[in-house]
Amino acid sequence: MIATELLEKYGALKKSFEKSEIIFEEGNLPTHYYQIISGEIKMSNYNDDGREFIQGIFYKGQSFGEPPLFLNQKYPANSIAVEDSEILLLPKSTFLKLLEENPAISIKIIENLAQRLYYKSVMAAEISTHEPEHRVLKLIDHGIAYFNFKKDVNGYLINFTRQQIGDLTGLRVETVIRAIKALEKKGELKIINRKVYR
Amino acid sequence: MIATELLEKYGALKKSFEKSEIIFEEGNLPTHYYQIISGEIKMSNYNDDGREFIQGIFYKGQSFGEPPLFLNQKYPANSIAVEDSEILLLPKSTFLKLLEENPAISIKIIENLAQRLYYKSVMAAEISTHEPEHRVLKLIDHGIAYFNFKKDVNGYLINFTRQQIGDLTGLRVETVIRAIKALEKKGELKIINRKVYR
DNA sequence: TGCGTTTTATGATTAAAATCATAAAACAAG
DNA sequence: CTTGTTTTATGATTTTAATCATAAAACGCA
Repeated sequence: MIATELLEKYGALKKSFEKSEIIFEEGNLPTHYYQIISGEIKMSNYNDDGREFIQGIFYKGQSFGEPPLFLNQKYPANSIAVEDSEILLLPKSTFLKLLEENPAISIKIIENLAQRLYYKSVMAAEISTHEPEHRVLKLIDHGIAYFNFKKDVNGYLINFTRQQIGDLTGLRVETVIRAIKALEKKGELKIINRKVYR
Repeated sequence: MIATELLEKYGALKKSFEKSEIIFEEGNLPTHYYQIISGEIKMSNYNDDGREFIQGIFYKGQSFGEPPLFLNQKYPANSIAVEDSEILLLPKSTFLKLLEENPAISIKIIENLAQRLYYKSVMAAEISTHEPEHRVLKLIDHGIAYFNFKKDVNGYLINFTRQQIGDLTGLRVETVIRAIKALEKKGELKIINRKVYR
């Protein structure tokens, strides 16, 4: 995350996106650096039958879509507002100038990319070699550490729908629902009026 | 890739690893920056039944294992020499000093991490939502662009074993063998005495 | 050059998750 | 409040890739 003031000093502009509005699409070339002021953004792919795979979900203060910006490659996924959101946009050329002139920011970017690579490594291994219950639990535990799950008396509230968990783990809703039930029976998590706690 | 001279200026040491020798293990804390002088390294995970998932394969000039180094996190995977290899090792603290004192290197690191994140994004979507043939072909096409596949009269020689393709795509050998046969029948690739060309 | 290991190969069977069908509960919007 | 949509839920069935079994070809190396 880059300080808002610094981004604005370089001319970043705030833009509002309504729920379900597309921010950029797979196959397009990147033009801006994006940093969320408020709201929630998801990046995802759709296969030929319309089945979705969610690459990641991003919240306030987080940036997204940088890799293709650094590589001059097309976006490998779509990005869409999950709820009404405000985003700071900085054109590519100015963003690169900002980086050059502020070396400390580079370290921030590196740490951020490293974090995302770490998540992808863990989840890739999960999706490839583990059963549904294991995958779901791993995603939940990662979420507790890195998504903004809130803790209350029942534990951490996992504020993802079963469908989202499925799209993040490569499983179908029904499989996720069954896995969560099984995990509850094993005492790994709690279901309190349909909400999942851990 | 960081220039060898620069790494050596900061005290990097060359170390040899024999085929099958472990470089670092999952769960350990990172201590060094690693850059390959010669040979081939793979990073992979093993699940409880010993099933492998290959995170990536790295060759001459490439670095590996940086993300946990920047995050002070444990390695999420093992790294092992696929063949006899020589690697330059630079201790973490010196490496961070090198970065601070050479801002241009940060950009290189960013581009490298961005590239790897890009690969992981593409493969994650593949593994989650596509059939075996599609996955195998995607991996092969990525390999042509980013691994060191050589082109000859028959096309690009895909110098991965069926097992490796399976471990990179989350498929079993038999499934890979059948997928490759089917892809040959469809004319997507060639099999010339057991070797795959595209 | 012989022998153990790895790689490719193929057919039969099984298991696991996807798919299909259906519905109740909860939520959101007018 | 009512109504349409989303989310959670469950049971039955199907499909697909994994598993199991077996073997030939190729390779590595002593």
